Amino acid sequence: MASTRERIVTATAELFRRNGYTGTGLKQIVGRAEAPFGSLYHFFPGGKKQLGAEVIREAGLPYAALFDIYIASADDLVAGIEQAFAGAGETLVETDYADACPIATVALEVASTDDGLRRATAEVFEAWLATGTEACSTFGLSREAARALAIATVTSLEGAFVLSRSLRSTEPLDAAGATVAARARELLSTSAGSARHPRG
Amino acid sequence: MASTRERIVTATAELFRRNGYTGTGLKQIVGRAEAPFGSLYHFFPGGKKQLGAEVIREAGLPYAALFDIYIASADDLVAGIEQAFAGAGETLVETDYADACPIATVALEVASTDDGLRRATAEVFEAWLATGTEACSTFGLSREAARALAIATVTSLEGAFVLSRSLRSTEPLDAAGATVAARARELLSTSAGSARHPRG
DNA sequence: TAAGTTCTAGATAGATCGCTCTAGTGAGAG
DNA sequence: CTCTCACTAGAGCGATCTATCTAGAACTTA
Repeated sequence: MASTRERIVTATAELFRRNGYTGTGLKQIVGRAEAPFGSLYHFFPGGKKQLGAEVIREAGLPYAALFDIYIASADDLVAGIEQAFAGAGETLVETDYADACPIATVALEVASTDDGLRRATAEVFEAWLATGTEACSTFGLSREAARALAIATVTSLEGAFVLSRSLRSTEPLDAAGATVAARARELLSTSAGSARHPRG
Repeated sequence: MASTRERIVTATAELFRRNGYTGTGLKQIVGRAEAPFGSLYHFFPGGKKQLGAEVIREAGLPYAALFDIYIASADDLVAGIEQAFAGAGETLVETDYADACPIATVALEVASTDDGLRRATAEVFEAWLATGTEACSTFGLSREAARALAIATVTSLEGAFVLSRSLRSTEPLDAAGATVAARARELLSTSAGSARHPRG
């Protein structure tokens, strides 16, 4: 069994993802984590805010690896993007439209209400964009084009999650994937650099 | 002064937009609306859920008109899309990154927790997509292409709002606008139909 | 005027919120 | 063995949550 601290973080991340920050209670967290209430304030003396900030970072940062899995290691940039959106759609359906972005709900909740938590979400998004820019720039795109495409990928995924979860349909995710793919083709065609994988 | 019911709806919409559903208390609502607590349950006997559902619809549906303003009445589809994203960015900056989508935060909060409220958000998004599809199809796009572009517009806006509010920057909104514009050009170029505005 | 309806007004209930507090447990160090 | 300290355990605090309740004001209609 994982350590108490780990169980608290994991349980909080799961509850934040589904119920958001204000929708998640501390009693609910320790209940799901099977942890004593006192342990929560032992590990997170700053209370809910400290726990929230650490969960945002610990749950969010690992998702940057998806850029490596889907984009950086793909033979074709456009195909990699399409597979990323398809994979997101599969996860969404498998979890009954519950597990999408780990921090999006919290990010919107705290954007105008708590600057400390907002900064935590901003750090995660910036980390994703940095990894995404790196992944995209290996295909011969300029730094600016790679960052633009990374932003397009993340924003389209986030927005598609909003609509797909609300409509309970992967149609928004499909349309968003096609849109980012179009942008990738456009940026590749105007790129002066050579594609990394013109032929394996 | 607006009617008590109207003041309650307006105040709730403003609070939902910034603080979300669970982050908004009924006392807070009647306080801002300058309405007696009893009136809230007089007009909304179903309590917070009924109020929430009606606010989602009443606050969300009018935004469909933005498709008419920015897209349907534009001379050029791509330019209209770019102006829509630029306008969203201006609003965001003017309101200190607070006023973005009126229902996005609530939509994510309730997607997996309350099916009645989820359906209310789904109705609003579908209404937007219907208006958006109508607006895009006047430029000679097929029904499928017009709907794909409408979805791309809404999802990109929603996702860009998430990142822009978190990062406190319009960069995501700019990149998202360029992405949807690229998709519009692609769909227009492969469209068999004739553009509505090839020349005034 | 009288009766009836709509809306205002807010006290209050019962549950839950984040958080603090004290007490106890258990493993490793000296 | 004893001391120490990290951790467990949960009762309970004041505040706030949604919701209910009664009472009265204001307006409409007979």
